[in-house]
Amino acid sequence: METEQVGRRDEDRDVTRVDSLAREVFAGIANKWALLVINILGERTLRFTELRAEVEGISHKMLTQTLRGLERDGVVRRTVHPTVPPRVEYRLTEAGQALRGTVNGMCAWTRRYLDEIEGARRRFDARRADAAR
Amino acid sequence: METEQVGRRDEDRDVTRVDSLAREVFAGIANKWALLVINILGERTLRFTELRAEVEGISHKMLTQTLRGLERDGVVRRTVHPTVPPRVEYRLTEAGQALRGTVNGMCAWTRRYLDEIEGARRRFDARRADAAR
DNA sequence: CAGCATCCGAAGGGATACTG
DNA sequence: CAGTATCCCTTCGGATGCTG
Repeated sequence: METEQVGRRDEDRDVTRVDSLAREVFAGIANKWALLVINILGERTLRFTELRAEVEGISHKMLTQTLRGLERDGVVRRTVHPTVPPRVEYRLTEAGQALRGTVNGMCAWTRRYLDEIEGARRRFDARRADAAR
Repeated sequence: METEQVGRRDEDRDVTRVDSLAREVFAGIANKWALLVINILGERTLRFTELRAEVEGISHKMLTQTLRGLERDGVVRRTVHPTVPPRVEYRLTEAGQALRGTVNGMCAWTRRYLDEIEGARRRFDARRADAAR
């Protein structure tokens, strides 16, 4: 999929529309924790605790919440093994797999432009600082 | 770039790491408003008011805030024309352009799987409903 | 181990009013 | 027109404690 010459295509309007299901779904995955979980899962199958250890900084509560949302939208599949202690495993569905490339793109972008961004921030903050003088 | 057999590559660790600049930058763009603004801007140049009209549902305050963040990170370039009334234009920088493909991917994904997701939600909610019975 | 419930402080986000 | 500041309510998100 190449960069188009037109600024935006009409199909994008759906996602842009307020109050539509598309917008709601978009908002559901367009957040830090959801994207990180998708990225970490990749094509592996992980248990709750393993996942929590890999997504650094996420709290127990937020991981639960994020996983429920992704499960509800069919991005993540939850498998319960009725043992003692319980073993619950998470993996991406086909739809979830289809998101991996996009998420990876964002990670790659961050790495690629990190230095540039750091410079931009310094310049921005400097300008603000002496504007406030 | 094909799907790798390994679950995750080591370079991704940077973005995953807590408290690092990479993680902060990632969080900055991995949110609804920032992504929608980037998507709407595309390769066009828009004024504040035009942008506000196109990003449906965004408030004056949130647009300002989002644009400041993107400007600070060098994703968006802000140009002020010292006229009366003032004319301020926004467009994506080269770094911002590099994000378009990714954002578009997320929009495309949403459209592509929307029906499937709707079904998944119904099934999920139904299961929950009679579990609560 | 996994998950739900609760409490509570912090941040998000809308409405309004005021400057250049 | 663009931007800042203020007020105020809502949601986010962490910490803790309790169940199967």
